Amino acid sequence: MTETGPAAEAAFDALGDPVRRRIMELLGEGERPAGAVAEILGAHFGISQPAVSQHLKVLREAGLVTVRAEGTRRFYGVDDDGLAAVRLWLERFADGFTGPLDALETELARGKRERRLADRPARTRRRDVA
Amino acid sequence: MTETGPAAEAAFDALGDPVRRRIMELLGEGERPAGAVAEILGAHFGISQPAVSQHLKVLREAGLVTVRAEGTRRFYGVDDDGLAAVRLWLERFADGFTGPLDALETELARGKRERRLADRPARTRRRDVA
DNA sequence: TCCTAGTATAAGTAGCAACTTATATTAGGA
DNA sequence: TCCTAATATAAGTTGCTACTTATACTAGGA
Repeated sequence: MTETGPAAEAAFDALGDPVRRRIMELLGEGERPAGAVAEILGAHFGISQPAVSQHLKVLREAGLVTVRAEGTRRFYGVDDDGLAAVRLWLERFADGFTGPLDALETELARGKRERRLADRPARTRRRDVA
Repeated sequence: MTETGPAAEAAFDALGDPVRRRIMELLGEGERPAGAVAEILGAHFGISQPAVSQHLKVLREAGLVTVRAEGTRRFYGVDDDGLAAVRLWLERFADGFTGPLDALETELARGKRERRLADRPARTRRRDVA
């Protein structure tokens, strides 16, 4: 039912920016407070603290990072949910993959196939964008 | 000091656009001539043939699609190389990953800061920085 | 050869997103 | 309480990029 969906869209949109990818790489090494991220990224890309804060917001809303408050500090870390959405999207290109429904159905018992095909529209995928 | 990939950078940049993601999804179903892609994407997003052609160019240069000429037609298909670069980038977030990139970023976090701060113009576009 | 189909490139424009500086918020210490 | 540190938000600016229309290329058929 997760039609490889909105989560992957948001995640790819967010990861389309090199600064945000850098932030993800950094957080991949471990949790860090926003200030440390700003300092490192600022040094690397020459951007300000607000700029980094705005990037962190985008990553947050894309489900790619988590935040944990501690005093006035906010510790950011990688959120596996967003990354999982990306991996799921990539799976469609794996060998033998023919469509989102097929992938779902393969995981389910084969007997349930007809029933599912009967009570839902044939091509759910097409509704991505207007 | 090589990043996990310039290839991954280009691929993520390319996949940051929803139209190009849709093209990838379409090609994931099988090879198609540029005209068919343009027709389907045009119907879906309301964009012109040149627009789609430009998107295909970006995907090509990112190593995400392959082209095969046949007469005046050009058949596009998914290129696994670009996708592999994306998967490789994602692997760093797998449990217990420690790779070559970690070293680079650790160094960045430490000493290189002052030097970069010193010779960087105030209003630099972040894309000129490596 | 000329014409047409299929596709790519040229050139120009508009909108958005990634910045900027300035300020608001919030938690904790003196 | 006031001050400071840490971070987020506000408001404004600018350059990139995704579009547009027009045109150039290229292969094959009449």
